[in-house]
Amino acid sequence: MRLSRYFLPILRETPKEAEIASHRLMLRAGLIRQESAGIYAWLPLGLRVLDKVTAIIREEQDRSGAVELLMPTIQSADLWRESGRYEAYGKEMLRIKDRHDREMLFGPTNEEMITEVFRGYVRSYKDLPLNLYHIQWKFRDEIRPRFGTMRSREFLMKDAYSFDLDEAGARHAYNRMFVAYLRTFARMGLTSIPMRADTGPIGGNLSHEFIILASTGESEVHCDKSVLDLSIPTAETDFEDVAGLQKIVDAWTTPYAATSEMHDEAAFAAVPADRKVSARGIEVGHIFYFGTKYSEPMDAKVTGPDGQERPVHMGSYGIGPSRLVAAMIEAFHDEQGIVWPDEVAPFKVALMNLKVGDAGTDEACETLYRALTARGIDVLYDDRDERPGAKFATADLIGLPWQVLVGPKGLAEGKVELKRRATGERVLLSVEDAVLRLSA
RNA sequence: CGGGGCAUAGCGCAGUCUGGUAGCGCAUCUGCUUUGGGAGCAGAGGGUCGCAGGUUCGAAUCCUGCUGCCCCGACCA
Repeated sequence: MRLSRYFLPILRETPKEAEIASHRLMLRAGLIRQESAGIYAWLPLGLRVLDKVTAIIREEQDRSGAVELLMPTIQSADLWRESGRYEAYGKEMLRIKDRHDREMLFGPTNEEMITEVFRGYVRSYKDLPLNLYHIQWKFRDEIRPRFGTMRSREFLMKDAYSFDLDEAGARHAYNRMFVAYLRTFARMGLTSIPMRADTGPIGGNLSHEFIILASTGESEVHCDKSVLDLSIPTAETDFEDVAGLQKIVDAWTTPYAATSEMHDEAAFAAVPADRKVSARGIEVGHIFYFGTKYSEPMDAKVTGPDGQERPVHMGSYGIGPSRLVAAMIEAFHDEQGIVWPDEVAPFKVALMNLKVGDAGTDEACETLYRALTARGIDVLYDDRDERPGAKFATADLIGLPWQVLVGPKGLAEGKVELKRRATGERVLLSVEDAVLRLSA
């Protein structure tokens, strides 16, 4: 992509409403634009990051055995009356009426709807286990949205719903998601800690929040730091292996780790002092097992091997990609701007022509741009007629992992400069070697 | 929902107290010079001063009502 033809509205000054680093940088780097309180438009660069994040989430959901579908944002109030949540959910739910005065709502979550889909088709235990997920916009009319997309009213959510014949099956479904979540966040370069959590209005008795430690986090958390030394399950993990998955989950849930709502002072006191961590964290995922809470009132039943009909055991599993983008910036930024991990960077390379109009730099840049693009590498080519300083500042702000600096100074010796955004490390290479290095 | 604050050019702000017909920096456009860490000079464009009423010869400024946004708190898969 040529920057001169792209839409990258970066801001030189920080809008006054932005308090935390991620919000400030998302606005400055042209990732998002606020349209109302807690409601944001995703600009081209931000959308690319969001797409990278959801792509990783999809891969890991699919790997664990979940199946993607897509449900609507608008739901019928009647569906929510079946579960009893239409009255219970409160003002956080955006209630709307259509032209026929029918009561509708903008979905804050989809337990009711997925249960409705399930019961419409599934009759036998032979069709289980089943885990259906989608990635869809949600709306929760938060009392006070803040911190940009960290706590917005409209937000993107990956929500998965598992269906099993009994509790043992549901535990396995829960463990699948547990492991998938560990892998998902690790692939984004984040260290997530599963913590025993309150189940909130969704209900049930088994729940973990996946927390990223960050000083700007909204949750207060306590843990044994030995949890940080555990290794992430590999891509070869067998998700059908019930005992194997349970072993992984047991290992991760043995060290003390809890959010403030579930904090147990006595248990925490038993953790050796040098391993105690009390900090703030950002909740990026939350998994629940809630048994037959919805299947019972909504009549989602299957026939078991014994010929008996019984309500299915369910769980739900959420990740907030739009919040994750903000959380990643909290974790990966410096004075100059964002420092994207390779896996989620909107482009891999910032190609910078330091003297547009100079025959030598123009030609070298065109050669690099074509060669890298031909190799399937995402390149943002800064071909604007700007001074070098402005280009450096832009590149550092948007935080692409690699910068290729092409100027008369280097070309005099037949070299371009390759700079790693994260470390500031620079090497001089020929055009050909730069292409090879970036293709590796 | 309680408490506090803000609303003037794309962004950041001054002007409001003490009423006289709107200004600064950055950004944008044009020209010349410049070109390895957000350039310099010269010129130009851009505003229903959040909205609606009211007071006044005259309102960004005073009065009333409303709306939007931000911060603190409580709340929150």
